[in-house]
Amino acid sequence: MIYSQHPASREILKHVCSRWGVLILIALLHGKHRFSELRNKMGGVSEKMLAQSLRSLTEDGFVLRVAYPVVPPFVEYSLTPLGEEVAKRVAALADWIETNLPQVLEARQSAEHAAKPSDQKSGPPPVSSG
Amino acid sequence: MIYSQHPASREILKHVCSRWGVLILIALLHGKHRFSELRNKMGGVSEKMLAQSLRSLTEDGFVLRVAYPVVPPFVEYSLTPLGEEVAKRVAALADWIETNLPQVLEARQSAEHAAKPSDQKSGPPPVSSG
DNA sequence: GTAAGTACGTACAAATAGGTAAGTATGAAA
DNA sequence: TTTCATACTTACCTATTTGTACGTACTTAC
Repeated sequence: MIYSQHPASREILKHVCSRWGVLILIALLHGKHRFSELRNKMGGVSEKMLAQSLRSLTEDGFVLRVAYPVVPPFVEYSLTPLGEEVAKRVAALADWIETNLPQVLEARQSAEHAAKPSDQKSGPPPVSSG
Repeated sequence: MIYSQHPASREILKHVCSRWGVLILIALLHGKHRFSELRNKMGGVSEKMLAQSLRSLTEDGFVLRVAYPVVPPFVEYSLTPLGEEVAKRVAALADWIETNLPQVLEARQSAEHAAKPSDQKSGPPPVSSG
């Protein structure tokens, strides 16, 4: 069907499939989180990347940002209805990968000593003459 | 639950969510393709990236590569059973994004003149004292 | 005055993804 | 001999992404 379609589609896919985008969506599937909670929960995010990913997802309408006028700052992030939909699909993909990780690892093992792209399979050629 | 788990999970997710990985998987959901067919179908892929993405997916056990010993070369790519599973989930995500593209675009419009991260919402603070 | 705590922004550097153009191997066709 | 076609590989370069480190605003605690 669609092999590229709207360039915006790729952009959105990038946001939700990005290194931290996936983690944010999955985390928010479990309920609202504040900035620091997300930062602590997801090991290894820099504040810069967390803020940036959060902003993309918010602009795409997937995440709702609510800031309270207190000090020190208190900001809550949650999924919008639209965001829940994508998050579920992203989570489904991520979960599948995790579940089937052993099979992929096994496939990689086999690939190590298997036929390389330069090798060729013996068998009948699909075309005899042009 | 899992916010990073195995580093290999992220790697696999990268492969299937990469710019060309998605397109390859979706294309192969419609049946086997040879290298040049994929290149022509997906506008804008460089041969380098196509080969590289194909190799990653093949190593992960998602794509089956069959090369016939003819000249000029004839190589067919198809999905393995494992590959069909991921492909379906990736396609589900991609399709959803495409379908809901108008809503995302609308959300972005609203975001343009909406509250910026520095703005704050008026309302009761969730905490009064530590 | 200084430090702490929170949610960011920003400048700079490093890493990675991606593109371009060319080369390789092979045998048939011209 | 040169050309063509296919499925790649390689070298080189650019663009995008991500990380590091520091700065900011504001108020309470010391």
